[in-house]
Amino acid sequence: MEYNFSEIEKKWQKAWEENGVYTVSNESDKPHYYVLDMFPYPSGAGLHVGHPLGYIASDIYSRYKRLKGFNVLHPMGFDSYGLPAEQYAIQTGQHPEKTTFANIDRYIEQLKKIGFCYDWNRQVRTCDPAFYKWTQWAFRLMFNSYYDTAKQKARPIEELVRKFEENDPNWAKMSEKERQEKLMQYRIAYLSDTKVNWCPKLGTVLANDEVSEGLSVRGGYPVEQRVMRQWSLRVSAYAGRLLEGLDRIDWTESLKETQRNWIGRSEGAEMQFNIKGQDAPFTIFTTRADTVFGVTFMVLAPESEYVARVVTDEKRAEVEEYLNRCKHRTERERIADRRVTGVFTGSYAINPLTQAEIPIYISDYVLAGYGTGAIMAVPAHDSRDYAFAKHFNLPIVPLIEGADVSESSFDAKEGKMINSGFLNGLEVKEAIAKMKEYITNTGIGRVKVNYRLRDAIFSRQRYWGEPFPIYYKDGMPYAVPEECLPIELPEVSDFKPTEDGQPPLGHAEMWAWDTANNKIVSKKEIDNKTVFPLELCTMPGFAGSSAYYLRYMDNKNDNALVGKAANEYWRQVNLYIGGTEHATGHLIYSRFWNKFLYDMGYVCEDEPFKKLINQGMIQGRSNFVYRYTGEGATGNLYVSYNLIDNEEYKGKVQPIHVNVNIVKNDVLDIQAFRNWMPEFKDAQFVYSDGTTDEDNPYIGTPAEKQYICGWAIEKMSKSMFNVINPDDVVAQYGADTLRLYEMFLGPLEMSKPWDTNGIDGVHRFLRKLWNMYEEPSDGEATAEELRSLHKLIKKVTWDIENFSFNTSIPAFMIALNELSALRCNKRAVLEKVAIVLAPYAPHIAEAMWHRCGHTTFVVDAEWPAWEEKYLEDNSVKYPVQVNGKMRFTFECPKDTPKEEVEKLVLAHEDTAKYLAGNTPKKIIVVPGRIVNIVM
RNA sequence: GCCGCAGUGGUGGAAUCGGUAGACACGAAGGACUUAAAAUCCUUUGGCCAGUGAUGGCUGUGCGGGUUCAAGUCCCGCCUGCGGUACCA
Repeated sequence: MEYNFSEIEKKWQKAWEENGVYTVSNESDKPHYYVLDMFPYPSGAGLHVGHPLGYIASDIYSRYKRLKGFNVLHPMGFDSYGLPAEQYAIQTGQHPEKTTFANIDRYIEQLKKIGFCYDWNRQVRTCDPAFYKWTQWAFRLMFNSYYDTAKQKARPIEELVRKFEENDPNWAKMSEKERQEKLMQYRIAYLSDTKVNWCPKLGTVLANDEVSEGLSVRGGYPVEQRVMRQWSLRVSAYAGRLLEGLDRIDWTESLKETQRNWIGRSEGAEMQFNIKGQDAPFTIFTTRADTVFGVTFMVLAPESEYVARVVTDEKRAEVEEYLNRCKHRTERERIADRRVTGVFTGSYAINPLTQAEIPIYISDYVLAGYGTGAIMAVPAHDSRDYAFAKHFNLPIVPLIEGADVSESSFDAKEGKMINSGFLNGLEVKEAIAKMKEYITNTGIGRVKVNYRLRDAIFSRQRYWGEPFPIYYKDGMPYAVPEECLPIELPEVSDFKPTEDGQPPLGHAEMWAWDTANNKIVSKKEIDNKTVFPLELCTMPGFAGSSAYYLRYMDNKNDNALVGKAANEYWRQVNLYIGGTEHATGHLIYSRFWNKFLYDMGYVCEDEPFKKLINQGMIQGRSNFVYRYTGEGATGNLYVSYNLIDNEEYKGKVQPIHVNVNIVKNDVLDIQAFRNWMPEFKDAQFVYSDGTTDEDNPYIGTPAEKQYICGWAIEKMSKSMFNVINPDDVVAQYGADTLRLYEMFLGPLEMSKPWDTNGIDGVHRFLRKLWNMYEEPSDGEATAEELRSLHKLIKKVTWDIENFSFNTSIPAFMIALNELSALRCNKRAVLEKVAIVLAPYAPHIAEAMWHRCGHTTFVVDAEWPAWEEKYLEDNSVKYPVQVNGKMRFTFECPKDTPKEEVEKLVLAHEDTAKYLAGNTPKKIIVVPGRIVNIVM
C-alpha cells in the first residue's frame, strides 16, 4: 500500500483528539516534566515555516519524555495583546479582538496540522479576562509591596507603614497624600516622573528593550526622550538576584552573558566632591578610584539635579541654551552625532586629595540614569573624558608609568601608578583597593556596586492591553479591591488618542470607579468623593507573558494564578525553547516577576525556567527582479540578473522583491509575474541571453528564454515576499516530512535559510520505511538485525537527550538501509523502530505501530533500552601503519584494563602480520580505545 | 569599540571524550527500465597523481605557529562572517 500521508495524518490526529491522548492531569504517580514553547503573537500573516522549528524540537522532547514514563506538561497559548492588532484596528476600524481571535483560530489550525502533542485544554490567551485577571492581580500585589533591602526580598507595604509608624516621627504629622507620596518611592510597582522613550509615531512609551539604536523595535520609528508620569516596575531592586540566579540555571552561556551585560554590574566607589564656595558636596560614581589624582574637571548630566546648584549667574543663559538643545535632540540624533558638546557651569569643585580647583561642566555624554549622573573626569585614562578635554583644552595628567597620552587615552587597567601621591608605585588593581580603603576611612566616599539595569516602564498609551486596576483619588493612585478583578477592557468609540492627547481609554464612557459600590460606572458620575477616574494607560506586551507559564499549570483555577498543589507538583519549567530575541526583554521580566511571586510565597521556585534552549531563526531566501532605471527608462523593463553588471546596465537597475512562489530555481515564471500585480502587467524583459521581448516576435515568451532572478538571504517576512507557509509543505509532503526536514536542516540553535533542496530525500525515506511495514512477520530477530536496531536506539536516545535532533535523521536512514539490506520485516524489530521514530514523525509511527499489530497508541508504549551486548565487538579494527607505528582502534568498553587491551592487540592476526616476529619497542595504550605500536 | 558564536566538498551538514575527516541527504554525471516522460533502481562523486583494473600514493577542515604517538577538535597569534550591545564613568 502506498504511503498516503494525508490520510494517515488526518486519521491519527482525529484519533488522538477523540481519545484525549494528550490531555495532562495534575495528579499522577509518574515523575513530572514541563516542556514549554515561547507562545507566539498571532500575527495576521499566519505561521511561516520558521515558527514551528522550536515547536517541533520541544514536541520531540515531550513525546520522548512521555515514552520514558514521565507525566509531561506541554501546553500552547497566545500572546494576544500587542501593537500590530491595534495599528490594524486604527487603519481599518475593526476591533482588535476580532482580528486577534481570527488570527488565533488560523494559528491553531496550522499548529494542529503539524501534529503537536499539546494539551489544548490548557490553552491561555493573554487578552482573555480570565487570564489577565491574574496579570492585574500580580500588578496589584506589586503596587502593595516594597523591596526590603535588609531582607533582600519583597514584602507587603503594610510592613513598611508599620516601620514608619514606629521609627519616623514625621509620619504621624503627614497628610494622607504626603504618606502616599512617600510610600510611592518604595512600591515595587510605582508611579513617577521618568524620562521615557517616547515614540510619536506609535503614540506610546517604550521600554528600553523595545528600542534599538534610537528606533522602535516594532516599526522602526524614531524615539525621543520625554519626561512623563509613568508606571514602572522596580526591576532594578532585583538586579543582584537576577545576576546571581544565572549561575543556577542551565541556559546557554551566550544568553546568560547577554543578560549579565544587560544587568551590567560594576564595582566601584561613590565619592563626594565639595563645590567651591558651597557647603553641600555632590556625589559621583567611579570604577577608577585610583585615578583621583588625575581628575582635571567634573561633568554633570544635563538632567542632573546638581545642575541648578552649580550654575553661576553669568553662565546661566549659556547653560540654559545648552540644556534646551539637549532636550530637543532625539535619542537617534544623540547616538548618530558623537561630536563633543558641553558647557562650563562657572563653578569649581575641590579635588578631595589634591585640593585643586577643577571646573564643573555639563555634557550629554554623562547619563542621568546611571550612577549619580555626575562623574569625575580623568582624561588621561578614559577615552570620552579625553575627547572632551581635547575639545575644551583641559589639562591631561597621565597617572600610569609609560602611558603615552599625546594621541589618545590609556584606558587599560594595568601598569604602575605615577603622579598619584601615596599610590605611586602600586599596580592599578592594588591602587584601586587602597584608594577605596582610604576614602572609606576618611569618609570622602564609600564602596558601591552599580547596575546598568533600569526599572521597567510599565505604562503604554494604547488601547489593546491589560487595563490597570487603579483609580485616582486626590491625584494619588489606589488599587481596586482584589475581589473586583478583573477590570475588563472597556469598549471605546475610537482606538486613537483623544483630541486632548489622552490615551485611547480616554474615549471610554464606562470608565470610573465607584468606591462605595466597588464597580465600574460612567465617567459622568465622577464626583471625587466616592467615584473616581480610572487609569487610562494599559500594560505593555511583556505584562501578559511574564507569568503565563504558571497559568498553564492550573489554567482553570478561579481562585489563584496557580494553585499551591499544582505549583508544587510542576514546580518550574524544566525545558523552555524559544528565540534569543527575548534575552533582555521577556526573559528578564519573567525572572523578575517570578522572583517577586516567590518572595510573596505564591510560587515555590525562584527561577522560572530551569533549562533553556534557543532555536535559530529560519531565514527566507528572497528573489529579486531588476527594474531598468537608466536612460529612456519606462519603468517596466526588467534586466536578467546575469546581465546587471554589464556596462550597459551597471548601476542603472533597481532590485525589486519578487514573490518566491513564482520563481523556480531562480528562474522567473514570466506569465505568473505579469499576473502577480497590476504594475507588472506589461512587464518587458531583457532575458539571460541579452535578447528582449522586442527581439522575439512571438506572442508571450518563448520557452527557451529565461529571466534569471537575483537572491538574498533575509528575514522571512511578508514584505520580502519570501514567506513559505507550512500548510503548503504539509499538503505537498505531509506533516511528518515537514517535522523531519526542519530537524534535518541543521543544528537547532543555528540560523539557516529555508531551502527545499533535500526535502524529497526525507520524504523518500518515509516512503521506503512505510513499505517495510507491508507485512510484519513473527520470528526471532537475527544478531545483525538486533545490532542495527540497538545502534539506532542508542543513537536516537543520545540525540534527543542532548538536543541534537538533526543527527537522528541520518541514523534512521542508515538503519533503514541496513534493515532493508537484511530484508528484515520482523515485528520484534519494526515495532521498536516505530517507537523511536514516534517523537520525530508521530503520524507515520502510529500507523506503523498499528501495522505491527498493536491496538494501543504509540505514546503509551515504552521507550526501548539499547543493550550493549548486541553492539559489543572486541575485535581489533582498522590497523593503520603510520611512520613506522601501527595504530589500532578498539570498540570495547572504556574500563577494559590496559593489560587486557595489550593482550588483545598482540593476539590479533593483523598485529602478528605487522610485527613479523619482532618485539615491539613500545605499546601506547589509551585505555579501551587506541593503541600505537612503535617498532 | 566591547561581548558571544561560527568558518569542513558544488550545497545543507556529520565526526558526541583528542583517535579511519567528509556519515546522511541534496545536486551533478553515467547507466537500467520505458515508445516517451515521470517515478523507481544501480554506479561514480573533496582535490591531485599513478594504474586497464581491484587498488595505491600524496594532499586536504579560514590563515600562521605550538602541544601530542595522534588535532576539524586543545593552546597562542591573526583573517573573515553572523548575532548582541554601546557614551554605563
